[in-house]
Amino acid sequence: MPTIRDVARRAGVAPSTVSYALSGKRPISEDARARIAQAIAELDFTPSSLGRQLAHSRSNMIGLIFPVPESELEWETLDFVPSAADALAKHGYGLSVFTGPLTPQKILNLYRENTVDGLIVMQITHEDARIESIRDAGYPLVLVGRCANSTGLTLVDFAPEDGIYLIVEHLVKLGHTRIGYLDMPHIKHRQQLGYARFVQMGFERACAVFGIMPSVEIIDDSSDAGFHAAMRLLRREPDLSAIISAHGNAPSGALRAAKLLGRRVPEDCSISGLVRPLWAHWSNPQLTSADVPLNAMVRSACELILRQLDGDRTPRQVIFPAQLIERETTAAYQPAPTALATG
Amino acid sequence: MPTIRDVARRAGVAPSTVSYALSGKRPISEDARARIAQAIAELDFTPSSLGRQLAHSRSNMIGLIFPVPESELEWETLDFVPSAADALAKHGYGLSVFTGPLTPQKILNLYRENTVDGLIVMQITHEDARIESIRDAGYPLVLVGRCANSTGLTLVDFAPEDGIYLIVEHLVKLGHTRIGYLDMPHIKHRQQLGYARFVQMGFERACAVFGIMPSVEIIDDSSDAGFHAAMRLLRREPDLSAIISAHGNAPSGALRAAKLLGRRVPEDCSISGLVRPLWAHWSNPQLTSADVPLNAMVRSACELILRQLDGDRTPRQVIFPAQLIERETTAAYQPAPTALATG
DNA sequence: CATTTTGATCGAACCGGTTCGATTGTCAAG
DNA sequence: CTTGACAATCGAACCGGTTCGATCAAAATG
Repeated sequence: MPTIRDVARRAGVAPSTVSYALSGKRPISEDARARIAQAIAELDFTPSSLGRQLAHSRSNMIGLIFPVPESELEWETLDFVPSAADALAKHGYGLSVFTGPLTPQKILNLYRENTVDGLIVMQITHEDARIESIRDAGYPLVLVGRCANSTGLTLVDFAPEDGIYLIVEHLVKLGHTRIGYLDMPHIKHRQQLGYARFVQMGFERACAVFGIMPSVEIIDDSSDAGFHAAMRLLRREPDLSAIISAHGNAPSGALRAAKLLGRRVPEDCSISGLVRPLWAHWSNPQLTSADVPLNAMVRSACELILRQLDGDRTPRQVIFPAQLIERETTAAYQPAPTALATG
Repeated sequence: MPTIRDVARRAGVAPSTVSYALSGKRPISEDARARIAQAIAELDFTPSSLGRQLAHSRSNMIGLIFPVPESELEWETLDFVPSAADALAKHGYGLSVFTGPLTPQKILNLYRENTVDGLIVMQITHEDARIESIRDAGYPLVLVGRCANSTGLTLVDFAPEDGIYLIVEHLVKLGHTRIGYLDMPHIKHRQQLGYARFVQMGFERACAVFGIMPSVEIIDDSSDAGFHAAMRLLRREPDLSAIISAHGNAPSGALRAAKLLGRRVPEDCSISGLVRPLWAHWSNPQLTSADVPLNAMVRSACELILRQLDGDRTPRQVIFPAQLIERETTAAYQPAPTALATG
């Protein structure tokens, strides 16, 4: 592989001249420029990014950190990965993905070893040790999600508390009063996932405002997430007219449970939740949902990290508003005209 | 940030001694080792990966190339990304993702600039210009998919031709003879996607063997993929008793179409296709499908690229067998007892 | 006791670009 | 004719590890 010195020799100039010709940071005569161009062409020279990176102490890489899920069926829809790669590539940055859990020390080392210039961290927990150490060190960082003390941090999030509120409001307006709630698995609460906390808040507020006494059932950690919980719930309380959840996969499970127990959706039972648009769309019937705009959030995170790398360290916090999309799984409450089969 | 020279000075040794102490490639006295360890601790030194990379002319990065889809709703389930990252991280490699389309020249430059040590390329077309140039240059490469001339190439694939065959066979055994087929969008054929070709072959063979005269409808390139095609098909030929497709999202669309037209699935209409397990599982009802084991394939690709980087350049080709998983969307054919509503 | 081996360490070159300061040549202003 | 300004270029140092060959002392060998 030819180096910049080979090019210089062939063009009869100094290596630095070649470098300046390529970067344009100093004026180069037309003559020299031509000879260098020819030498580059003849040698088929491509500057090594490693050399440049070392000289600049920059890797031109952004890291994206998200943890591996507990079970295979819990995988998120990861369309935000190519989305981010695309957004960053347009600005000359590459995207490295890291699956967790990474210790704070390991994350710090990613910066210190120049493995990455900046990080986008997902799945933020309420008290996130990872974040504290990076913030203190002052490295470029964007959070996707919120944590307890976000002073001075740049982050992107959406408002799950509003999302769940909108869902409850929507159902109440449709006349539903007996609403079942599939709560997050214990593990999510134990992990203090920011998301879980905000949902909890929003749900409690909605229940208070609309005077709802929800029937709660906890989703277990198994792969079939919401299905079993929905089964338990509908068996226990056959007069529920709606089931909701903030757990991404739970509404699909609820759909199957309802069907198995002979409830038509949405005629006999409305179902909704906080779900990614893709899931909601491909679900059958399509889910009325508060969409989680993860894709847009990550794109926004990319812009924010690039801004930081351009030197603008002003902390920015972007919160996407919650939005309810009515699709096919919710309908006005109607009292059961006759006893229903309950499986 | 302290360098290895800082550590050396503080420990009173030469930089090379520190390097050897860290790598263990030469014996170091207990005394020196202790002083170096202390200096490292005191300075909080972390060796820069950039320096090491330059010295080795290796980036310890594997690139994963997959193209951006045409529409937002065509995104694949990308669970293989963290899966690959995880597999590579265990061996000290990072994962960089690139979304296409990258020109052959750009891909070659990824190697030449030492941006990556090896590449895993997905979405292989039949005549893939990208592959030819990399093969000729002899860089570490693993394909996920097959192309026209795979001599000397290392690749991972599964057998979609067997998958579609198994589906047809399954339906024929259930008594179905009037089978509808949602063919790939023109664009897939035009792109000569290897996958599309193999499916075509397998489907034609199955039809020949079982004497099936399929009713074909082409999926358009819109976001709702199979839905509209299935609608057209079922309206045109109301006596179809089964619909299949090799397009990942089409069976979901067919499910919705069937429902909209008043067909019960699977009682009135069986539906199946080549689908990723995740989709099949979360579909409602769950899809009987020939599973596309993309996750396992990519993991296998990771192992193969690591093997190449360890120096074993023997070409290897791993083909995962097709496997039919019976779930809830296929059932024995039963003649319509009465005229059905056809929407 | 002379000689070879072995262990531990150093110094310098190297990987491949980048960048600062200095040098040379040219032209215009004084 | 001198001085200053500016364009073009060079050389060397640098980024931060790695590695080869050489060195030197201590231990093993004859």
